[in-house]
Amino acid sequence: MPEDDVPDAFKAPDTSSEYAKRRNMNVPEYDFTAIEAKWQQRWEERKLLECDIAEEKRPKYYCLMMFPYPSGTLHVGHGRNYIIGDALARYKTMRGYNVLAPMGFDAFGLPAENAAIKNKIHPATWTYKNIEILKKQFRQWGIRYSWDKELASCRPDYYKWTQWLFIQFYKRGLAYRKSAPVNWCEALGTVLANEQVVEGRDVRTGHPVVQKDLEQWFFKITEYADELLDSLDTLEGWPTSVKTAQKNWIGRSSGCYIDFFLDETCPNVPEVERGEDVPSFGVFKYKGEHETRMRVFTTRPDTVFGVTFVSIAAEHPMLGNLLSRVEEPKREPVEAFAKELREMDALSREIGEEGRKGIYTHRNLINPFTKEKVPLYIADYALMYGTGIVMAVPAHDQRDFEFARDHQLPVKIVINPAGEILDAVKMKAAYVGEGNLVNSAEFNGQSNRDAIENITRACDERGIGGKAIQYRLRDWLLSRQRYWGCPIPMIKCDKCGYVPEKDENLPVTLPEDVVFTAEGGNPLGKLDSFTNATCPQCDGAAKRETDTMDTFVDSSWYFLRYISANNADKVFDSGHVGKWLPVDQYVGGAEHAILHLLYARFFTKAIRDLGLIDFGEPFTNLFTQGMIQAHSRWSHTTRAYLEGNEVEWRDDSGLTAALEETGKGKAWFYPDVVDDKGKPIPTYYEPGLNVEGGKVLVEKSTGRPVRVKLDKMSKSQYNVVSADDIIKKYGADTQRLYTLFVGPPKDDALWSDDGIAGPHRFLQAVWTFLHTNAHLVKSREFERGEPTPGVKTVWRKMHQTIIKVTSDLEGNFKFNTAISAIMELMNVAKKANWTAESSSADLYCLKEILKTLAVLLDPFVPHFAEEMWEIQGRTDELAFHPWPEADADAAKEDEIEIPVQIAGKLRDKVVVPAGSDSAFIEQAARDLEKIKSQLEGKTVRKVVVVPGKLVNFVV
RNA sequence: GGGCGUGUGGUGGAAUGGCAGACACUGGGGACUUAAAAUCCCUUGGGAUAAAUCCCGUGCGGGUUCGAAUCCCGCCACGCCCA
Repeated sequence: MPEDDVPDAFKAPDTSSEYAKRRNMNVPEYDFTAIEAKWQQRWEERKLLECDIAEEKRPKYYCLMMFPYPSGTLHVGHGRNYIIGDALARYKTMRGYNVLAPMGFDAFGLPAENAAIKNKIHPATWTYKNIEILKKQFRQWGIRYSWDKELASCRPDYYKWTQWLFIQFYKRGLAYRKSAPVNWCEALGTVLANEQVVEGRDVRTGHPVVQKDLEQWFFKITEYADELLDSLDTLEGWPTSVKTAQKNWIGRSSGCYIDFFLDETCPNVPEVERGEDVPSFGVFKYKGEHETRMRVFTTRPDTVFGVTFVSIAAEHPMLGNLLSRVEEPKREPVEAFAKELREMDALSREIGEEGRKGIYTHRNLINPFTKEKVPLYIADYALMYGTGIVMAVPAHDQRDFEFARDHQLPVKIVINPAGEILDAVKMKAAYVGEGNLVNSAEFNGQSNRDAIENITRACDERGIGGKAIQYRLRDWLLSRQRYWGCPIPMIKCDKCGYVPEKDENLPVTLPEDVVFTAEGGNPLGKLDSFTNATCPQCDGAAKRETDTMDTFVDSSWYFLRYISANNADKVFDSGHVGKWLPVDQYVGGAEHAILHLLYARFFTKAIRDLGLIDFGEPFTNLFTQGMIQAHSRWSHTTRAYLEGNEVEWRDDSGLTAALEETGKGKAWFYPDVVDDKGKPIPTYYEPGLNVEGGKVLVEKSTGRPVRVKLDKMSKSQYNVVSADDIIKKYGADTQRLYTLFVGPPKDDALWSDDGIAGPHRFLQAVWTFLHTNAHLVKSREFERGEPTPGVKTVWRKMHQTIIKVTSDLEGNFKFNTAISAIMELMNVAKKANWTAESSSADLYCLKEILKTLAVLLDPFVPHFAEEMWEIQGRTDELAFHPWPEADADAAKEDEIEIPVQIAGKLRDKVVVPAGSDSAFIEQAARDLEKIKSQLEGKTVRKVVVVPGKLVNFVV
């Protein structure tokens, strides 16, 4: 029906022109640029944001955000961490806490050094410049920090204490040197920690990494392995995902050592006394003994009678010794194979997609229980965990089973499941379940659980091993052959060995007159003025350590230093730290779930054991926010990310016709777009990503459709949205609001340039509401009374909103729903009408509503809220204004609508007074015409009434 | 292979045992405007119907319950971490 034919009475009331009129009534433009600049300046002048740590009046709240690496300009994705933290800090201040929210810079690291090589800028210059850029950005976002406590890990007044802590750790044996196979990256000219190497490459740059033996500095984090694991259970305020990740990383497994004997002795085997620690690689002989022992670690000692071979890791340090007794030409292929395995990455080695690889070493071992001789193999899946030697039981371990199958080795069953007898010939997979022992001499008939205990004890009694606990966690390799890091404060003297620098000579400062070259290597080593030193012990000539520390060391204790950031005499003031720590809330990225958080926990425990603090866990509550993502464009042709100007939306022009059907949907194929194995790579047809409204996103240079996918916002993927651009267009408050509104903060979220319009319109609506109404109540007082029905609706909604917002903020960071609630309040409020003739009671409500809006909005959009405050003529400090308390009675609805179901299906709704009892509600529901007619002729078996929730007639 | 997480309209999401889709984006219609932008109003899960209404619908299959997006079991897909 054409619009004109609808009778007037049926048309929705048109209020739009009235709104337009009201808008024209003295509503100035929302000039966010001016407003934000004004408040940023005022906050600074009033030093509102500095925290007095000595204050005793209010309870303390330490709100910590992970400090950033200053690498350049920030994009909207970076903002999330800081905006979440700032909203929390402002909220807690209004709740009456003395909030400490400090900020600093994790300022040592490779990018500065790379920039120095590339652009001939000193790393310090580059870093300090970037710090200024970041500080300006924080200011623009309206994020307040207690800048009087600022720190940067690259400043001598900070790293002096990093060095001091290193020396204390050294004195307690927690820092030591050892030669170890390390991850050497030739391109970077440095070693890397295990956790910085993924699939044989540097995590950050992708440069290849090889194994190499070098003497390096380590922290003995393994000494705290048990405590780091066990005290995870006390961290109730941490996400379980992070705790599980740390648990797996530490990887404690309880099992048994069993010594196998080499059939012929092995040259240069370490000799140990009984009771002494045996070498960690498990090859040794006891003093006076002739036989060489090879110690395996197993979690399944119950299967020891089923061992049909033993495997050894290709990188096992004793492999060469073992093979030296093997004669050519047998030896050469074994060594070649081991070399090949060592160069493979761990991933493909262990998965064994193309069958289990291995080779017989021509050496054999004697099983101490069966006295049988079993062959020793180098196997792909044997890695340097445990002792690097594994007893293989094909019948009861899947990887051993696969290896045995591929190398025609016997399968010997030693455990049968209850009521069943396994047949080694017919087995298709290893049996790894529970059962009873067979073929196991005196242990026959025992359940395998008992056998684990009993065989472990037998090993101990017979002096061939015993109970053992293994960890996956290794000691923390902290040496880096780099300039831009904290110098390790040690001096090597020919007479005295390694000696710590004297306290009064700290910090060992980084010299500034260094030359950076593209060759890599550590420039410190080439500088005699740095390396030449005096031995602190004997005053003789000595050499200074030129390695610097892993930057994770700097970030392992910064949260302690904030408390005493300007203290030149001490690492920190134990009294103040005792009062302010542990951190009440730590906010940061989930990517730090393991390394940073594990190291910081280790440092805290080690510093506690130095007697400086009395707590062992630094962060009571941890919140890990998700990443901000954006669409990136990928070309399968050039195998590279594309910039925005390299692609365009094109009309179909035959592209759709070229689509081919695949198992996973339609896709485009091109003859030259193939992977390493020559397999064609599809570019999928994905509406909403690379197809939109009949257009296809193509690469300009080839005209081929591109792949569009969701990625972490990052410069290298050309999908960043500049924070400056957004601030210019919408203002920082809108950016803050959108960042908090876009979704649950713990989840990843998609940045959308369209989506930001919503929060901006909301602020416009509040602005209009404020300007059309504030003059009615400014500088006037009103009597509280019974408001008119229209105003009462808003009044009630306001109290409901306070309840909702408060519980969302007290709960798990539910900023998105808290903001939705305030939007709902606005949607209700702008439908009500106030004039100069309104009753005192109505104007009282209006005044409270305007005030409450400003207070509720302050954590999210602080500049905007301050401006609202000022326009209302309020002069007290909004930042410290108490958070509103809801009036539970005012929030109550008079009448509520209750759904009425028949057999669980919604049939009608009934309106009853709030607080009605079950009987009343049931009767009201029965009285509904619709329900009456539908219940007719049916037997009501049961009626479920949940007061205030629903009625369900079961028929 | 293991661990953790996720799966709801065209989109981001809401509802954690009780009315699925709050709030917002996009789309559609309209007001204001010489016009555009901005602003404001209405509408917007799918299907059937002239309409009141009715049916379907939270990745898939089962289960528990008066009642399941939500709890349990099994599967599938995706993401992250570990191997």
